[in-house]
Amino acid sequence: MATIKDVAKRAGVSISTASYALNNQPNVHEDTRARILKAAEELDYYPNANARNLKTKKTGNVGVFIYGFGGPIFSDILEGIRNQLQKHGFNIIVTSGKSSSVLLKERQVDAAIVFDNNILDEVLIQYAKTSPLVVLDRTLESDNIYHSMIDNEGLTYQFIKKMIEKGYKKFSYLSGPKDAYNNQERLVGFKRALEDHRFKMNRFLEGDFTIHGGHEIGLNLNIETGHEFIFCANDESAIGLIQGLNQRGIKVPEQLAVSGFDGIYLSEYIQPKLSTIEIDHYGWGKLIAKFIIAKLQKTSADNLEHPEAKIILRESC
Amino acid sequence: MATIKDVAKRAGVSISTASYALNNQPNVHEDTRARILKAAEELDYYPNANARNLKTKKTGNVGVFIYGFGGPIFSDILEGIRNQLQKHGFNIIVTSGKSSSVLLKERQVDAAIVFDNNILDEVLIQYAKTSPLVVLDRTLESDNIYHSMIDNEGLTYQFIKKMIEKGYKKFSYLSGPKDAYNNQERLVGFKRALEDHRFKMNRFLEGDFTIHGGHEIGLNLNIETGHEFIFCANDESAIGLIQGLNQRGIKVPEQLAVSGFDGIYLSEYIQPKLSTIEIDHYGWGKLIAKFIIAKLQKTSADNLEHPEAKIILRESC
DNA sequence: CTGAAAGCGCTAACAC
DNA sequence: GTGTTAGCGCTTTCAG
Repeated sequence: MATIKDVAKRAGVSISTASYALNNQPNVHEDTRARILKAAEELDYYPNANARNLKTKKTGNVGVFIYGFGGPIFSDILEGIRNQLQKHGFNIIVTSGKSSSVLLKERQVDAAIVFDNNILDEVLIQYAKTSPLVVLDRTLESDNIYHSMIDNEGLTYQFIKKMIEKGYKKFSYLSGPKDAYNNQERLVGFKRALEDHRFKMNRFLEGDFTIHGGHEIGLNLNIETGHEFIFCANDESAIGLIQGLNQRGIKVPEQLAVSGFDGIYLSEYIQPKLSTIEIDHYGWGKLIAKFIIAKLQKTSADNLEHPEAKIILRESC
Repeated sequence: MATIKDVAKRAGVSISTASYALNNQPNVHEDTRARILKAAEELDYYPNANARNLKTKKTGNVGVFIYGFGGPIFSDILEGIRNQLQKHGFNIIVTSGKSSSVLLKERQVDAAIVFDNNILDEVLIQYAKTSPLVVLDRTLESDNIYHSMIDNEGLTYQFIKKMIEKGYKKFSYLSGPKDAYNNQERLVGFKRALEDHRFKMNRFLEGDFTIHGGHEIGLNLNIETGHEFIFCANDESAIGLIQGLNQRGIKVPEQLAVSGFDGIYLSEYIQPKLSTIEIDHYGWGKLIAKFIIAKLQKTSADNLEHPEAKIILRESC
């Protein structure tokens, strides 16, 4: 690998001049610059990131730490983040599992976005001592730690309210994993809406946010009399539920009404089309990235807001 | 941020001794080691990755470069890779878009796995001059570049052969993007199987690998007489196609038979259940990671093989 | 406009 | 077992 030293030698200049030229600094004679650039080209020179980072204490990388690579919502958020970072010359680095804590501790990224329960609070707090951090999956009060979360509670409340107005009388909840932040908040909104309107929860179905989990339930659920509405804590479980119901010939929404949460791509392509609370995940990613870039560039950052969301009534309820 | 110097001072030893202790080297008195570790703990010391990497010329990171964060198959491959790398203490770094070329050029990863058409051959060749590289989406002959690809052609051939045996007479192809490697090879296998059995392609439908694309076609396709079978170049387009057909009340497979490719999770949850060629994506990821680890550790690496695959006949054909 | 030189934090000979 | 020191490749004062 050619180093800056090789380039300097080949161009017949000192290392520092080579560095200036390579970094587009002014104060280098155009002829000199041209010679240096040519030498670099010929040698296939590319700066060593470690040396640069060591010196400048910056990496140009922004890390996104997620609990798994699967799932339709991450992909949209990630694309939004990527798109925005790219515009401003930052690299996006996505990782998961043990690597996350390592990269965080080693500060291989200048800023971090976290959506992974498994990363310890202390790792985050430690990281935030020097670099900005946005968390999407927990509340963690500390300097330099910022939050951006879906208004799970409020949106669910609004949705349930609409369903009450629509005339449903029996309200059930198909949950996600108990420890999932999103699930917990959605449940709170659900309960509060019922209470405020003098209803009580009909039944609580334990799910896991997956199509598979919803499907199992759909296959085995006993259908009650009275028009029941099941609020699913996310789209995937709702989709699974509907598929299970379909297989048994149970009509949605006539015999049982269903809704989801997230507004994933697939929700439009099932039958009946899923009613849901659509989150603008791509826009959310951009929002977060914008905020981070502002922090990194020390321009005054706006406040981080909720991602945009809207209630989409289609066919399933 | 505390440096090794701070730790050494606090423990009352020299920098090198601190380094030895921190890196679990032998030849350090247990008492000394304990003192150093304690000092490190108290100072929240964590080694500076850039300094270490600069010196050792290693990063401990393996990069995966993909063309987009979406899609059900990447998530499985990535999980497989992550799982395997994690076992051996390597970090996984996933990125996409412009960042990919940057990380590659700056050698921020010790090895790379590439599934992104947009990355230029020359960038890869340059990278492979010093580090092992596995490509999943192109053939590129060069030292230190290894390939692992789905046996698209052979598997498609086998599948079509089965369908011929089953008695179908009209064979159509719903394609992916024209420039997608996977699509091209599958088409070759499809055509070859027909030729070998004296059939010709009934019609060629232009798709794009998405549910949406398939759905549009399903909504508008004119249904021909004679029992037609449509081989879709991937599951997502097959799923979209079926949903479109369902909406029009066209019976699959009775009026039109359909199959997919990939064996994604969703394929089991639609109606009718999708027949497909199932690729073990998770296992594929592990396979690739294993190979890379062997290369990195200079243990003799086995050859990289095709991922495992099997034909799954369910209900759609 | 260009060069000399210090030093980022760490590892690893090499001495003792 | 422990300390001294060179140096990885780069940026950035500071001189000239």
